[in-house]
Formats: sequence, C-alpha cells, structure tokens
Amino acid sequence: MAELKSLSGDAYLALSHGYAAATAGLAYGAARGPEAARGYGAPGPGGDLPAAPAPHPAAVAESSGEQSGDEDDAFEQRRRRRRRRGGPGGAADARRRPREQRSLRLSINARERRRMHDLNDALDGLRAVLPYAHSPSVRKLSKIATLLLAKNYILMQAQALDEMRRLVAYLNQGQGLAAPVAAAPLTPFGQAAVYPFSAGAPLPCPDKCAAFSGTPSALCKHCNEKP
DNA sequence: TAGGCCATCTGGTCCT
DNA sequence: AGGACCAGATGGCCTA
Repeated sequence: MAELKSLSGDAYLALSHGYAAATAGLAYGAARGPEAARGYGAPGPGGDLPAAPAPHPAAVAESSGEQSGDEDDAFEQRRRRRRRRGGPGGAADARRRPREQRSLRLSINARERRRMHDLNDALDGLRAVLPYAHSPSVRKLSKIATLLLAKNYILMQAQALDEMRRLVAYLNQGQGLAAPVAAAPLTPFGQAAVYPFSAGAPLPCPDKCAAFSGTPSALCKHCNEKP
C-alpha cells in the first residue's frame, strides 16, 4: 500500500495543485464493490437493526449455532481458545443459563454493530466534506485514507489561513512578508501560530510529523525513509 | 494468489 | 449491572 504511506505530509499539503490527482490515488477506482454487494438491508443476527448490513456468513453460522465441516472445526478451535482464557465456554460460564447468556451476547453484538455503524456514518460525513473527487467513478476513500486526508486538509487550511493573515498584516502595515514571529497572528485559541512549514524553508518531514503529533508517523513514507 | 480493506463477533477493561 | 470502547480474530470481497 505504497500510495497510502505516501499520503502523510507533503502529498496532501500540495492540495493547491494536483489535489484531485493525489486523492485519486487513494480512491479505489470504480464503484465500491463490497458496500454495494453487501448492502445495508438485511438485519443482523440480533434482528433489531433494520438498517444493519448483511452479517458475516461465518459469524452468522457461529451466532446461530449452524456449524458444519470446516466451520465446525474453526468453531471448536475458537471455543477451546476461549476456554484456555477463561472466557465463555469455561467452567464458570457453564453455570450460567445458556439461553440467558446467549441473549446477552446477542444484545452486546447488536450494540457493538450499532456503534460501528455510527462510526462509519461519521466517517461518511467526514468524506462528504473532504474535497476529494466525489464522482461515482471514483471509489470511496478507505477509513485510514479518510483520516489522513482530513488531517492534512486541516493542516493545509491552517497554513493558508496563516499566510492570509500575514498578507493582511503586510498590506495593513507595509511590512515584509518575512515578518518575524512576533508579528505572527494569534490562532483562534489565543496562542501564537506555530506552523512549522508556513515560514522559511520547509522542515524535514519527521520534524513536521513530530511537531504535530509528537512522534514521527508510521504511515508517513518520509518518516520511514532510511537516512 | 497475495495483500488491502472491511464487517462482524468476542472478551477484556473502564466508566456510570 | 449495563453500556461504551477497544483490540484481536476471522473470513469475505476486490484488485493488482
């Protein structure tokens, strides 16, 4: 996934030119298959989610107790693992009424499913406001790509805002664009803007990543480059 | 076929 | 006790 690793840092900060091209590399191409194929109509095993996606077949088999052949072996393996960890299936668990336990498990599963759907809805909302190619011929951004794109888009906007303020200050005061930091405007949070690449020579990527996240990004190709 | 991405289940942990 | 959150495991789908 080379293109994904190259997302961080400069790639998305060069949004003013070739933004669409940069994001096109992120998108999946033609209409997203899995989402369309899976659909969001069939209720899950919990049966309480009208909008739930079609459940994973193996998961359904396990949830509904329909195992056979290889699936049966896999099911037994998982159960043995859980027993070793003291999870459900162990001696303590055997004391619990299976029906009650099953019902509890299903409700927990449904809740978790709902939570993940909410998370995906939020990601969809984020995708909707990100300026990447929205055409139907371009696949939806992956989750990680969405987050990285959003992060870099925010940084780019902050940089643009900072430069705009510098320009306004220059026009108002007749000072040079390379004004010292003391003339730097305040951020909306009341602190001096500290954009490491808005003035002077750009810093090496690891420095950028460290400046914004505290640590070099594992997903940034520059952070992973050999010196 | 390998790798990427995803949905789901599950058990653990923390919080209310 | 119940819910939210998280991470690991599993397996399906798709693309290069």
